Amino acid sequence: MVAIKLPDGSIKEMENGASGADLAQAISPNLAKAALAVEINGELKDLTTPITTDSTVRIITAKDKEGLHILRHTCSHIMAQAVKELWPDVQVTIGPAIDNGFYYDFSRQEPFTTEEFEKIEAKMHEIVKRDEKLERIVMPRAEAIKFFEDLGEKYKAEIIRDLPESETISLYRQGSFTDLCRGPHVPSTGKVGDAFKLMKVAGAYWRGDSSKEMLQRIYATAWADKKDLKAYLDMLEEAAKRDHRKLGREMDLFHFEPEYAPGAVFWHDKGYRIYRKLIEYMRNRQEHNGYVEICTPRVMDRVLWETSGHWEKYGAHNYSGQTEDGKWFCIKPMNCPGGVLVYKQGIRSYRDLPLRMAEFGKVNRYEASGSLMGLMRVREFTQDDAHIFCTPEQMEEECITTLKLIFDIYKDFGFDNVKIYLSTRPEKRIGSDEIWDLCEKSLANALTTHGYAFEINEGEGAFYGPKLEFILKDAIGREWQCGTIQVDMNLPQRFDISYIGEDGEKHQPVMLHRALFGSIERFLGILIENHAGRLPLWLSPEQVVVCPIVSEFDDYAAEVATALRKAGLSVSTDLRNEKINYKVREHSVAKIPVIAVVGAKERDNKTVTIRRIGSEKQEVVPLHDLIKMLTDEAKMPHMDE
RNA sequence: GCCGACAUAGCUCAGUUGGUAGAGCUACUGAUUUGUAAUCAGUGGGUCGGGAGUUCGAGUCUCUCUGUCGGCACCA
Repeated sequence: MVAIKLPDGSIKEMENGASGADLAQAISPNLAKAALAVEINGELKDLTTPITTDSTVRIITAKDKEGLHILRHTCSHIMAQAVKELWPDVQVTIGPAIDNGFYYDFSRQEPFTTEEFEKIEAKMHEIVKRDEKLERIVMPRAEAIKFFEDLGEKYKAEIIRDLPESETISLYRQGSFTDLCRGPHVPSTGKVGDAFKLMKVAGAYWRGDSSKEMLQRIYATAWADKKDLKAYLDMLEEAAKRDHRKLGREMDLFHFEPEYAPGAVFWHDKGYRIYRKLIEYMRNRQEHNGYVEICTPRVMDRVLWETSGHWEKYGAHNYSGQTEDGKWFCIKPMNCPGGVLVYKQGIRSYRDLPLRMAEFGKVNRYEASGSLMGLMRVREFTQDDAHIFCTPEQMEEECITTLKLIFDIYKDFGFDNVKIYLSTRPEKRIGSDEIWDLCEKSLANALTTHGYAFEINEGEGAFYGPKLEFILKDAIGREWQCGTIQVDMNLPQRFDISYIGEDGEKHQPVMLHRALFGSIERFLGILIENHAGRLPLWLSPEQVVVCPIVSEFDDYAAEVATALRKAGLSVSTDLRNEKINYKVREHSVAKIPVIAVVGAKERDNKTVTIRRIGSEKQEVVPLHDLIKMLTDEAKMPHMDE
């Protein structure tokens, strides 16, 4: 017998070698039906795995996060099986579960079409109905390679060849289909149910390597039941309505000219007002946090980027050109050399450090055409950049101060959920390993000693130093890097910058690169999506629109508008000869935060009736109260510091 | 850049097997003076993304370029 400890703390005695399935059955028939897998001493296993020692065990169902993940993973095998049954010549590669579903990469001559999705889905439902058992098979390495080669599955054979010798090779068989897989899986295809849907087909490189062949990836979503599936599809539909590209047009914020300036923003009046507010906000916060602000040229000799190493790594992605006299200039792709040249003016003392030098720098990068995406990824953008020059001893504290500032700033914009990644040394890099060790360690240290949770992004650092990345999510869960803090001991060396220390000797400062919004353009895009266009009053480019019911009250409308404008609000009047319904609709669509309606009642009592965006409530407010209320609300955070 | 889809009026979209472009909203003009998400009528508005080809004839078929979208790769 073995003693099995259950999640509620109780102990259940089972026959030695009993499986998770047996256990679930012993607890309740309903649980046995719902069981998908089992967690034994913290490890996820197939339901059929025998339990041979006293253990802590949890039965996993589709209600558990892990259960859903396993269900999706099995569903990806079912999709691969369906494709193989329909087109035996297709080769399978990999098919993991991901957030909201799964994908599978296939190698196939003809592209998959969305018309074929129906066929594949139908076949998948058929396989689920067959309720085929999933059987785990452990195979010696050589035998497994031969097995897949005999099937003509060269990708699978390649994966096995590259697995470490110590790895157990396991295969999962369901009916006619066998796939290389670590597992675990649900016990039979019937357990997957019918709440899945094929979403889209896209290209993806074999092994994520752009020098290798392109495969076809089919993305699908899968859920515990139809209700969850529908909720997810509804969410996607809602998210599409928040797309900043669509809202940007509807709200008349910006546009693009694909013909003349692909990937560059034309800011319209209203969009540019938000843009300016972001800069104004950041400038204020920086001034109160010990920064100075500089402005450096946008076009400089390319030799600067040769010195920094950027030219070698990114040369092809720079906008550059030669002049008649043989000089070679480059539109700046980043601001660092400019900042360094300002630092190099005169002699710096340790007393000047830390020197926090900010610049709202417009930069241009010739990004790959396929990577452009609205405001999120553009070829010309504005960084709220700063370079902090400090002594090695000050480095950690500067990191923490900056980190705290970032979180504080994100909170002002309504982002409480910020992910931190620590990106470590990439393959292609400059500088010695000692320097990298030091920089990486101090970043990690700063985070752990101050209790910030973070994940490591192995090899994703900048070529001159490791970085912290701050990630915000957009409307449909895509993650975007916004802020970043980078520790750099390489560029100071390359540009040979120094300060005079207490000892009267020359020393090399450390350089922190940091951007908090990251790109003003991207941050604005995320803001639009996060608020579905309904920006808080202080960020709204147009805060109030005053609408008289009939032209008789135009004068009073103008009076109200003038009073609000005097108080510093941005106000317009809508004196058009239109019904109030029409005006309300139009200004609601345009996401104006406050619609103020005036008629006889209001004029006679010196009040206005306001309607807030997103609400149908009408509120009658005396004019002087309204002014106070709105000016308070429209105050930029931290303006009074 | 790579794979796939797409590109028709300012916006959203229709356009059957190839036979010379259509709707709604917007804009403009007029009427209407209206109490919280579209008042009525009239008038404008398009080298069907650019170029080449097939054809008696191309928005429709083929090629090519550009761009957009969905991914992948990239992201100083």
